[in-house]
Amino acid sequence: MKNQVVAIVGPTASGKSDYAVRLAKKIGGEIISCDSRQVYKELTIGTAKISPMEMKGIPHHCINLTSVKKVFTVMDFMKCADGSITSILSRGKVPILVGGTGFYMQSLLDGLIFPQVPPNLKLRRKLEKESAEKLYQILQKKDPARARTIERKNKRRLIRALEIIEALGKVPELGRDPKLSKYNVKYIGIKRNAEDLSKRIEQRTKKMLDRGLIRETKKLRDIGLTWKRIYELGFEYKYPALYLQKKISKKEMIESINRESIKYVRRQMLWWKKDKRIKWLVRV
RNA sequence: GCGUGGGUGGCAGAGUGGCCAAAUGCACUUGGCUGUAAACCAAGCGCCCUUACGGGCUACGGAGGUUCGAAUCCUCCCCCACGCA
Repeated sequence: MKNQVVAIVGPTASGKSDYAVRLAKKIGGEIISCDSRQVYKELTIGTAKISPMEMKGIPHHCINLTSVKKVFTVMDFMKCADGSITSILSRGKVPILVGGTGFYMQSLLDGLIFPQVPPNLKLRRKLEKESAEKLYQILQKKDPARARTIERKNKRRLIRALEIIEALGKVPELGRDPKLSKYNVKYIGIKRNAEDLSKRIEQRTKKMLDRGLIRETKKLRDIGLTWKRIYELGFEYKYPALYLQKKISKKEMIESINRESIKYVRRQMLWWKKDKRIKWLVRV
């Protein structure tokens, strides 16, 4: 089939990467990572980034694209992924998208239309100081339509909406462009039962620590990131960061990472739950 | 053994006569998300009935008591912490 691509989704620690490499070998594919953090060069251990060894010769795209000092967004991802797909197809190979960032995957494959307004850091900093209620009021006045659908207490969304308004006057209608979803996608979901998954998560956390997660976190601080920025890089960095500051014990750190992982799995599954296109494989 | 401070919902921790089924945080459950997405946000969270408004029952270490009314005051008891022996 023309423009055939495979998308492999599934929660963290389910064994997607592994599965993807095997599939790629079998069908002649190349892998595109759909992960919001593996794009950062400095994040390796905490993002469970696949190692060159584990790639087994299969090219992996959209990894190590930028530095944590910069902010990477969905748009950047879409650019990378779209370009990669095109080039993979042109070589007669099958693009295999793998990743846990459902939002990235959906944006790309369903062709979400984003208002063409890049982040405006100065404006964001200014709006950051206001309360959510205040921001909501402003939004309501400037763009009642968007105000109706937005999460009214979510400052991050409110700020983005106002940022768009600052540039365009109002938030354009949000939606999908069928022309942008130009691929024939086969969706495969990798699932595992709860006990199995939580066991794997614990092992994985342990492995991250053995490999030097704390050192990696420390390095982020050393190159000048604020603690706040480190926290936002995900709980695999947040809790080690708290540990480095002596705010929590090692034990608390480990427990927190495990707990947050499970919570994250829940959010991920929630994201895919309604998507009937996914064929779920339950692995043991 | 004397002294002082304490025992509150899964945990931490407010409350010190009515506005308390009990603040807040965490955990837990459910859900949301259009340029930071492993981020960010929301709702629920003693039990029972009710679509809802609402109502009923049981609860703040235990047992009694004072009061119209107690998690809050009094008495005794049981535990815990620190202090003095």
